[in-house]
Amino acid sequence: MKKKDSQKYDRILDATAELIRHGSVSDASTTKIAKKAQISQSSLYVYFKNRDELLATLYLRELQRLYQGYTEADVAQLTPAEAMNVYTHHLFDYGMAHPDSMTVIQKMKGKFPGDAEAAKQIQAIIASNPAQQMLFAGIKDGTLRPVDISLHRNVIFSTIKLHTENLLNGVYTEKDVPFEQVLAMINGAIMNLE
Amino acid sequence: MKKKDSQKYDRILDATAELIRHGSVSDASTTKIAKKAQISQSSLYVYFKNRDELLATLYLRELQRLYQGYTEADVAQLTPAEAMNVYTHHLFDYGMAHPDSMTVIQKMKGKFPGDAEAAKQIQAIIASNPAQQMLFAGIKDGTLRPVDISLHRNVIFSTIKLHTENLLNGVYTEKDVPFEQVLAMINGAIMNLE
Amino acid sequence: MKKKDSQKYDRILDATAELIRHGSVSDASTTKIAKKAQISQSSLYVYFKNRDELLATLYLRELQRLYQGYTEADVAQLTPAEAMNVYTHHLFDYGMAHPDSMTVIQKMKGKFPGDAEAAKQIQAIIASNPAQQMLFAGIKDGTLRPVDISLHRNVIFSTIKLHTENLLNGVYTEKDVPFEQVLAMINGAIMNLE
Amino acid sequence: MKKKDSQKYDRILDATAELIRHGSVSDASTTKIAKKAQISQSSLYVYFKNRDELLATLYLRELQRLYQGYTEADVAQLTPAEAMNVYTHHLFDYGMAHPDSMTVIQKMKGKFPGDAEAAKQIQAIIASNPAQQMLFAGIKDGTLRPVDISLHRNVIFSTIKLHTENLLNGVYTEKDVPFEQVLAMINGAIMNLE
DNA sequence: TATGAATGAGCTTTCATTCAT
DNA sequence: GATGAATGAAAGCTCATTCAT
Repeated sequence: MKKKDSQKYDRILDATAELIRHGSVSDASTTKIAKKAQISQSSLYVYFKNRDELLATLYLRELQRLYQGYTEADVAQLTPAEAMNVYTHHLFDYGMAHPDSMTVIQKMKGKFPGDAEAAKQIQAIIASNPAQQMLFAGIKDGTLRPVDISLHRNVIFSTIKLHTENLLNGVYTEKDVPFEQVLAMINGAIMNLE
Repeated sequence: MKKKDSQKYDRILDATAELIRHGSVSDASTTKIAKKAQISQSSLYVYFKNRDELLATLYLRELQRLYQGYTEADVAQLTPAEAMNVYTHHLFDYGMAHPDSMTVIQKMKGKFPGDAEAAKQIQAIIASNPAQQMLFAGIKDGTLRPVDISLHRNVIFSTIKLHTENLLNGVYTEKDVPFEQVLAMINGAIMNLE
Repeated sequence: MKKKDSQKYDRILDATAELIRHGSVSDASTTKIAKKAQISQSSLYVYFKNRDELLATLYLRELQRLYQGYTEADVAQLTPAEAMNVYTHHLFDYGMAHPDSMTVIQKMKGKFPGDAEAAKQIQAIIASNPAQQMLFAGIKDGTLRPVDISLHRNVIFSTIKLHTENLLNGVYTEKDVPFEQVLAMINGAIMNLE
Repeated sequence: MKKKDSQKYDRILDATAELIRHGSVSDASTTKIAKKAQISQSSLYVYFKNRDELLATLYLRELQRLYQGYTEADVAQLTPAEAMNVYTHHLFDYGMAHPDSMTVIQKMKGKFPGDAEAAKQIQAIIASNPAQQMLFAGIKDGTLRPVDISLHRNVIFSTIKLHTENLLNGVYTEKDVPFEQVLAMINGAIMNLE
């Protein structure tokens, strides 16, 4: 179950991500994954215990990748408000570069309710994200609106996700809807202007 | 296709909605729907041409229900900004009363790309929603931020959806996060304060 | 089960024949027959006990139609050899005029092995065909080859059937393959030139 | 699709052939085939992409078997007329030895109109049959009747098919209807005696 | 490590038929 | 006479998973 051939391991996850992006999670059947990864169906079970584990692994990988470029170092000296701006910017760059990843994260949100092990790991990763701490801090010091952080997170993520998707699908161009406008929209939502 | 026993017809749609709510769209298999509706599987095809038509019908029903309580009469005299507030309020009330419905709408958004007939009807219903016109009007008169309306719609819908869900799941109470705060958040996002 | 509304009765049989012609016998499902006959599926059972009876009835109807234009009167004065020529000619004319009918007869030959009642009626109809007697007579008087009459019948029917089909499908024209050539072919097969 | 267990592969095709023989092509359902081949239904799809491919494979196998014993070497030195006699004889021997095969070929003739790949292979096999060339040659040199070769082929195949069937079913014995008589019948049909 | 073979369970859909109205 | 409603059975097919090699 380990990554002897980590190239193949990644190919499986990549294939799965692509299938999810162009369909739904249930479109990522072991049959299709194997075909796309150019591997036999039964070989999937060399790398993953079962399909659920594969999906959970993918979700964790994408979450980690998303947060990878945004470490505590980046925001150590910033106010919560400034930090959130940096985070939003990072999310935008990431979304433009890895649309698959954001789609996968959005489509898999809320799966794995039965998988305690996965749920624990997911919590850990999210908690390790400095943006999470910044949200708490911002609410405490009154710079962010006093609502549950899930609402903050949702506005930021879903707005950036939709915006990047629109840009990549040619719904509009960056000239039509500049990032600054979107950032202002998000800030309007989360900032507490008293 | 028939309407004699409209009670059974509705039972099928209700069963489908419930299955989607507690899982994904693909969890609503004809087998499970029939079982939950206490009907034989083949009887589904007395009421619907096929599974896709059933799903499209459900989606249209929920969309219509959502918009039903929010007609042009309600907003005829209001400014776009006021109208959006009324709309947000309506969405909140509806979400609290019919959590299944909002979940279904969210999970089915973007399905039916191949079904031209369904797509047309969906477009018609969405277009008939006065909120749609208000968004365009608000952007034009400068009271709403000059971004694509899909971004406005997303902020409103996804925020209210998450908020009602949180309330109903006991994540927090209305005292912890009063509606006014959420409304302020949404307004902060969509309003153009110059 | 009787023919009160004989117009509808015929429409059912016609629809069935058409379906069989453009497919196989099993393509004539009650569902499709009913749709094509513009009748409800359950109404089929007003006219026929079940699908098998419907099919048997159709087969009998087509057999009867085929033999209808060829009565004893036509051949009373002829030698067996002359009578067979008249019969072949009749078959050709019938095939050109009613391609559905011949196709149905060919495709349904050999069905109804379990249906004793149908088998008896089929036998009776075939036996009543003067061509049948002519074949026996011709073999007895030595003008036809001394082989089982099923072989004679097969050569005549299958050749004419294929020829008419070829003509109607534009595989070739009557100028390319004149009827006289085909008649000569059949006669070459069945006639005993000593 | 695999050939490891070619015994099972053949068993599937044999089961299919038997079902077709005792019924129609549509009686060869995957359910029945699997049961007769003593295999699970889903296992069929290990060996064949789908039912159509299975049927096409069977048809090709039977065609090839039929022509296998009749190669160019057999007829290289013969006149078209002699060659056709050899072919007819071969067909008779084959029909007596493999009645299933001839039945399958007859019942499947004209299927696969939609399957371009299958159609191409079928054409290739038929074209490779020396009898085909002999028919063309015989018509050209005037020894065979100047009609479309489909008519020649039909007389030969359908007559031999029916004759072998009759013999095997005990309708008559070879003493009653000697092969020479049947051969004479076929020759009378196809030969051009000026 | 890798996979071909195999399968039970499930999928969507169509079938022939019955029955109450 | 006519049909809408209903259904068990069967159709073709894909699924996730196991196992021997």
